Amino acid sequence: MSEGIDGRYDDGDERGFLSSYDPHAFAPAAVTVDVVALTIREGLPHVLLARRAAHPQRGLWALPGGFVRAQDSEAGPADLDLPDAALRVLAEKTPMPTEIHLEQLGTYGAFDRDPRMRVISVAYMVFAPDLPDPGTGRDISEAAWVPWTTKEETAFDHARILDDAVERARSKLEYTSLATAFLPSTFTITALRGVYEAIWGRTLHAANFHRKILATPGFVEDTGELADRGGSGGGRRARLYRAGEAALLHPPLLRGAQ
Amino acid sequence: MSEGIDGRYDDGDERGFLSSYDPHAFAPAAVTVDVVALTIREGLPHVLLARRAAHPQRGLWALPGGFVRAQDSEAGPADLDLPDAALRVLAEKTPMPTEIHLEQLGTYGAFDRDPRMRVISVAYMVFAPDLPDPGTGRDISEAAWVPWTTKEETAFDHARILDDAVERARSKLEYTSLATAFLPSTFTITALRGVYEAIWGRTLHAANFHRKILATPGFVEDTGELADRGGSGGGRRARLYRAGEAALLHPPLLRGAQ
DNA sequence: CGAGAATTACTCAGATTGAGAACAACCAGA
DNA sequence: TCTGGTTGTTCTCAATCTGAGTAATTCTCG
Repeated sequence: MSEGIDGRYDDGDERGFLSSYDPHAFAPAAVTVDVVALTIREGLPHVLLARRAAHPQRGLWALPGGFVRAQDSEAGPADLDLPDAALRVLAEKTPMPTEIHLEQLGTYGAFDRDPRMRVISVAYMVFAPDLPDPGTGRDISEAAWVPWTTKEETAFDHARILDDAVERARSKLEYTSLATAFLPSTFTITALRGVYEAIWGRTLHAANFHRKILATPGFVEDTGELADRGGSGGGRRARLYRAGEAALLHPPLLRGAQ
Repeated sequence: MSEGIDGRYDDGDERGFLSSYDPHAFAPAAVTVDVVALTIREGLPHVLLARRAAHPQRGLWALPGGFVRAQDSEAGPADLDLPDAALRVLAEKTPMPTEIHLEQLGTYGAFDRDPRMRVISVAYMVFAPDLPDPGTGRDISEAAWVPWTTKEETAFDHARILDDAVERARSKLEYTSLATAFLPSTFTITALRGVYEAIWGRTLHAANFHRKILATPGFVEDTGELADRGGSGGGRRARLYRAGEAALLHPPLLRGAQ
C-alpha cells in the first residue's frame, strides 16, 4: 500500500515478511465508530445521544461511539468488521431489535477533531422504528432520544456528523425505499407519508402520495388487513402494507417538487 | 467516546487528563487511504492502478494508497485531514491538476482484508478529465490508466472497492452535475452525453439528452463559442459549454429510463 | 343519527418524456 | 464546386406523469 514502508522488504519472501510487522509501529492513530441512530417520535425525527460521563467535554451530548477493537483484548473480543463495532457500541446504549438498517455515513479524521490524540472515526447511520427509551436500570450512561432540531452543544465534531446524517437521510428517502425502515413491520400509507413529512420537514399531498406509492413497483405490498382504527379524531380504517422487495425507487420521489 | 477507557479518568480535571494519553496504547490498527481515480478514455471508463512493487501480493494491480500520516515523522509532515492524505498518495502516482473532484467513498475494515495486520482503509474517489499516462521518468512504481472492465486480479479487497466506486459513479451521474468533472473546462453536449454513455454503458437519445440538459437550470452555461471542428467523420461544429453552478440536478436524469 | 375526519378514488390541466423527423452546418472526395 | 455522408440542433406528437382539487367511502365521537 505504501511504497515507503513496503520498500524495505522488496527482496524477502511473503511468508517471512508477514511475521515481521509490528502493528504499533504504524498505528499512531486511534479508530473509533460513532453511530447516528435516527427514529421518528410523534412526527419529529429524533437521534440517540448520550451524555459524556468523562473528560474531555464531560456532560455534553455525544453520539454513541467507542474504539474499534482490532484484536481480542481484556475489553472484549475483536470487532471482525466495522459494522460489528457499530452495532456493539449502539447496543451498549440501548437495546436494539435484530433487524435494523445500518449503513456507513462517512469517516472523519481531521487532526484536531479530538483534543486527546489523533482519532479517526467511522460514522454509521441507523434507521430504526420508534423504540422505548434507553433503560435506566442498566449500567448505561445517560442516553436519550433527542429531537434532532435540538441544537444543544454537542461534543467534538458530532454536530457536523449529525448534519451530514440528516442530509443523507433526506436524500436517501428520495430514491430508495428506506422510509419503511422507520416503521414497524406493517404500516399504513399515511404512516409512510408521516416519515417523509418528518424527515423532509414539509407536508405532502396525501392523495398524490398515495397514488405514487402504489404506482411504484415493489415499494409496498398489501397485507389485506386493515388498521385497528382510524386516526385520532375518527376516520376510515386504513389498509395495512408491509415493505416490498424493491430497494431503489424508479422513478424517485422528489422532495424538491410537491 | 468509549466508556471503558474514559472511565478511569472520571474524577480528573480536563487539563491533566489530556496529557496522560499514550496514543500507541489505543491504536492497534493502521489507517490507510486508497484512491479510486476515474477518467474516460476513448469512450471507456478507466481507473488508475499501480502494480504492487513489494510483498504481499507483489505484482498485482492495486489502487494508489498509503498510510495516513497521523503525526509529523521522517516519512513527511502529518496529513491534516483525510482528503489531504488521499491527494498525497494520488500525487505520488501521477501528476494531477489542481482542480479535481474528490469525495469519500467508504471505509473498509474487515479483520482479514490485509494479511499483515489490522488495516482500516478509507477509500476516496476522484473524477478526472482525460490525463496523460503516468510519467515513467519519475520515482514511481508502474502505474497506468486501466479500463475498469478489466477484471484482472487485484490486490486485497480492491476489486470490491472498485465495484463500489463504479456503482457510486453511476448513481451520482443521475442526480448531480458531476459528469462535467470528467471533461475539460469547456465541452460540447455530445461530449457530456459521451460521459453518461461511458459510465452507464448504454446509448442515450441524442436529441432528448440535448433538450434535457439545456432545460436543467445551472447544469451548463453557453460560452458562445463553437468547437474547432465537427466530429470524426465531419459534421456541424458543436456549441461549447462550461459547467454551471448547480451541484444537484432537479429533476434528475434517470439511467433506468431512456 | 349527524358532524367531522381519515382514507381512497377520480378528474383535469399542464409539464415532461420517448421516439422520430426535419433542419443546419460541416467534411471529404468526386 | 458539387454531392453525399456525418454530426449537431430544433421541432413535432403521442403517451405518460404530476400537482391540485374534488368527491366518495367508512370510520369515531357526541
